[in-house]
Amino acid sequence: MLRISTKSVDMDTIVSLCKRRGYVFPSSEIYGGLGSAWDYGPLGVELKRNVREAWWRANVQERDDVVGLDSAIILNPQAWVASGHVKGFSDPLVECLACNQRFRPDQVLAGEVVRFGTPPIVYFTTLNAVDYQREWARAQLAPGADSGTVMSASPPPRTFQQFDSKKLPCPFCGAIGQFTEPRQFNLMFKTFAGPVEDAASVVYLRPETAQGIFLNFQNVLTTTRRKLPFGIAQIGKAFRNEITPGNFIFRTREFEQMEIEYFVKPGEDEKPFQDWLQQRFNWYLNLGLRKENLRLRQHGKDELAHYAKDCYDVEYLFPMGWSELEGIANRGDFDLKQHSQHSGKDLSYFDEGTKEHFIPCVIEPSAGVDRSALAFLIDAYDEEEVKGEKRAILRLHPALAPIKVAVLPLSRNEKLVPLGREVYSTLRKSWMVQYDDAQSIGRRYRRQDEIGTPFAVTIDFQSLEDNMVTIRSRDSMAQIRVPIATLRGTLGKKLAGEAIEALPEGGVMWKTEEKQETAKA
RNA sequence: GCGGGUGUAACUCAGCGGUAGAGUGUUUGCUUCCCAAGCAAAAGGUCGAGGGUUCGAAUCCCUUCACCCGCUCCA
Repeated sequence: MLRISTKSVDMDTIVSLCKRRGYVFPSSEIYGGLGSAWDYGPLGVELKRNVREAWWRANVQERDDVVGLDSAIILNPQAWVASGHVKGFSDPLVECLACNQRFRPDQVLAGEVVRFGTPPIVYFTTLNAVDYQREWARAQLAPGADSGTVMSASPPPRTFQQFDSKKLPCPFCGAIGQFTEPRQFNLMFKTFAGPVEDAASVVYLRPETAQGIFLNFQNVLTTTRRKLPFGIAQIGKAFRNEITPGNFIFRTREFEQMEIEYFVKPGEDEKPFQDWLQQRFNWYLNLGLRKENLRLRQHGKDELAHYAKDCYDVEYLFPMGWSELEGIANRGDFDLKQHSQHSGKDLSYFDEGTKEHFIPCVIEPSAGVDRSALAFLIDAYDEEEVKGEKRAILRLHPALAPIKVAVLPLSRNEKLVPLGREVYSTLRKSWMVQYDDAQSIGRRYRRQDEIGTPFAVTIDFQSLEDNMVTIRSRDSMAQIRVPIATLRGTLGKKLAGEAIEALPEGGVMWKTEEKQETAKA
């Protein structure tokens, strides 16, 4: 794809364009808005639909080892107890009153923090559970040995100390005794199922779509007769009471996820994990994100959840810096094990070959629809100089562009309109197409450039005589002239990536400059 | 939640005690009109909201809401 300039764009430019052209509106705007909520307009809804479809196509339709699912947003609350979200998806935070910085107590203390009750009393220990286990195991080995097998039961319980806000120094400004008491932030939206608002009817809006997949593991297994390895894919809304939402649609409290849980036999996780990393990274590249704006970053040990074996983020260079589009985690057998324990149901897999039962391990590529859409918009945005005027273009991949083709009669002349309408109604059967006959042709090209429409079909007076129309490329502004009979097929090829210069039977190059000079002479 | 900043037309902004403005965009008409064209016209604002001071408030004061930047978290 042709790239004339590669200058970066700031978020305000994108927000403004989105509002002005109907991609994204501030939610509840006539009531003064609602923090961090955004509505997708006529173009935005198409873009998101295209992102979802591209994802579904690559991860479900074109694979024979992944099937889809659409689980409920509201699950049995026990699901969130088992997943750890009820306890763990909340963070006690302390704030330094001297410098107004906020910390998690474990960052102040460099250890693991456990909290109880509301308000929470925070306890900490200098070692987290995994390190503790490891340290303990090492202590059991013969003196001087680096490795070996420890034949013993579990280590003794760790000792915890209570967090004391009055004695600890602030890691940022060093002030002592300036911390607030730990405050609980529960990131799950809580509501009530049924008309009575009591404790027994509390339910949560899902903070991720993944758990709905784990809950249906056995259902999918038995109904589809799948064998490991296989995956379940799901797209849907999720809700998190983020402490700090922001950066436009990057972090919102209501957002949409595209998640896969890929189940593998324990010990056979490494290759599929590496495969998923590559495939997910390439998915973004194939849809047009520039390579220099995309990277794969491995999580440090301190970033990993205690059960996770490995995790990479696909990151994009947003205006506010490198930020996560997707997390791909090698999660071990934690999830199914948790649900098996809490539900009392057997979630193991029976391997016909080896005649053994085991809990499958899970690889989880988890992407954000809204974030992807934002990255595609930002990466596609371009400005160039055309005859001293600024041309703003969204160089969106044709698969993502909300409108594929614009039909533009040269003017609103009564002779041109019927043919324009006819072409429009024919093409609409294949794609999202826009018809526009208002104002000058140049202005309409620019309008389509700005919303990312890859091709414009122009009907002129000559079309009435020779039954040919021009196709104009958004990226190069080059034009060809083709018989109307071949229009649909030709556009199909162009949208699939064929060069604009490739001509169908009876087609010709259309030379704007010569024509203009002729007209002037 | 805390600190700092900003709210005026669809967008970008000016005005900062005395009749609400500009550019862009949008709409309509005319022109056989191919790259933000020309000419003519029009629509569009309870100046974020509420209260106060004042003869008079977009402008000064208070409150509130939203947004932006930072801190934490994450798709």
